Amino acid sequence: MSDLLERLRGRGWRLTSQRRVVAEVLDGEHVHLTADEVHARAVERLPEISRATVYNTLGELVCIGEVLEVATDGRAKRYDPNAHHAHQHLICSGCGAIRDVHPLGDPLAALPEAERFGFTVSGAEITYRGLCPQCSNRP
Amino acid sequence: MSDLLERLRGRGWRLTSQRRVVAEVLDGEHVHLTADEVHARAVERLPEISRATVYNTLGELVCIGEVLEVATDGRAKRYDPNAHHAHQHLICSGCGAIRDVHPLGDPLAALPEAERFGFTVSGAEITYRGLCPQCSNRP
DNA sequence: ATCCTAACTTGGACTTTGTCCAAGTCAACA
DNA sequence: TGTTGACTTGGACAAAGTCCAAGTTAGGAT
Ligand SMILES: [Mn+2]
Ligand SMILES: [Mn+2]
Ligand SMILES: [Zn+2]
Ligand SMILES: [Zn+2]
Repeated sequence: MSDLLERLRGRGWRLTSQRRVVAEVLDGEHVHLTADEVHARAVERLPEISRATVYNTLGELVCIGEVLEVATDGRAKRYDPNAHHAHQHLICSGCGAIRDVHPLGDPLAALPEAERFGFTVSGAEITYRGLCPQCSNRP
Repeated sequence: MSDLLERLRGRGWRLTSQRRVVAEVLDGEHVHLTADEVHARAVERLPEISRATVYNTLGELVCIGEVLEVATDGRAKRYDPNAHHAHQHLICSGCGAIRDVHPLGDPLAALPEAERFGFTVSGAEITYRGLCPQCSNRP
C-alpha cells in the first residue's frame, strides 16, 4: 500500500508515522477491520498512537475515497481498503468471517422504475449471508 | 397490528400495556424507527414506559420473527414491522428517508458458485442508495 | 542546518447506543 | 380475591465514537 502513501502525499497530507502505520495495517486482501482492531494492530508497531488519531485517519481516508466504511451488523463499522474495485460482501452468520464477492450484472438493474419512487438511485450494497465451510460442519 | 397482539397472546405472552404500546408504535407502512424513536413515541402514550422495556420488547419481537432489525448505517439499528413480506431498502443519502422496495428476481441468483467460496449462502440484504425527489431538487 | 508554524497528535471528557441487574409491580390463572 | 412468576423499572455499566485544549512535529522558508 505504499502507492496509497504516494497518493496521500500528492494530496498534500503530512506523512506522519501514525498515518504510515494505519496505512500499513490496512494493507492486504479481505481486510475488514474495526477501528479498534486497526488501533490494536497499530499499537504493536507504534505504541503511543492514540485511538483519536486512528479514528481521524480512518475518517479522512473514507472522505477521500481511499477506504470504504462497511456497516453490516449493528456493531462497529469496518474499514475496507479495497475501495478501487467494486465488490459486495459475503458474511458467515456463525463466525462473522467476511469475504469480498463479485456478483454478476448490475445490482441496480433489478430495481424497476416503478420501485424507485422518484429517487435518483446511484448505488447498491449487497450483504450475502450464510455459513462458511468451517461453520457448516459444526452444527 | 392487533393481529400481532393476537399472535403474541398465542405464544403465551402476557399482554401488558407496555407491549401493547410498542406494538401500536410499530404499526404502519415504511416504519423503520430506532429504539429511541420507538421509546419517544411510546412515552407519548404511556409516560412511565422505560427504555429497558422498549429494548426488551423489540429484542423479543425480533427473536420470534415479528420484527426485522435493519442496520443500514453505522448508527442505531432500525426496527421494521414489515417482517412477513420479503423486501429490500432504498435510502436517501440526503435526508435518510427509507422506503421498502421489491427488486425483481432472486438476489442470490447473481452470486455464481465460484464466488461462494464453499459458503452455504442463505440470504441477501440489498441497500439501494440515492436521492429522494425532495433532496434531488435542493443541491 | 536551523527555525517556524500550521497541521497533526494526544489523553481525557463526553455522547450515543445498547446491555444488565436487583427490586418492585402486575396479568392471568385458580 | 389471592398468588405467583413473568414483566417492568431506574440506574449502573459497557462499547463505539466524537470533540477539544494543549502539546508535538513535518516540511517549507531562511
Ligand atoms: Mn470488502
Ligand atoms: Mn422495511
Ligand atoms: Zn463461519
Ligand atoms: Zn431525501
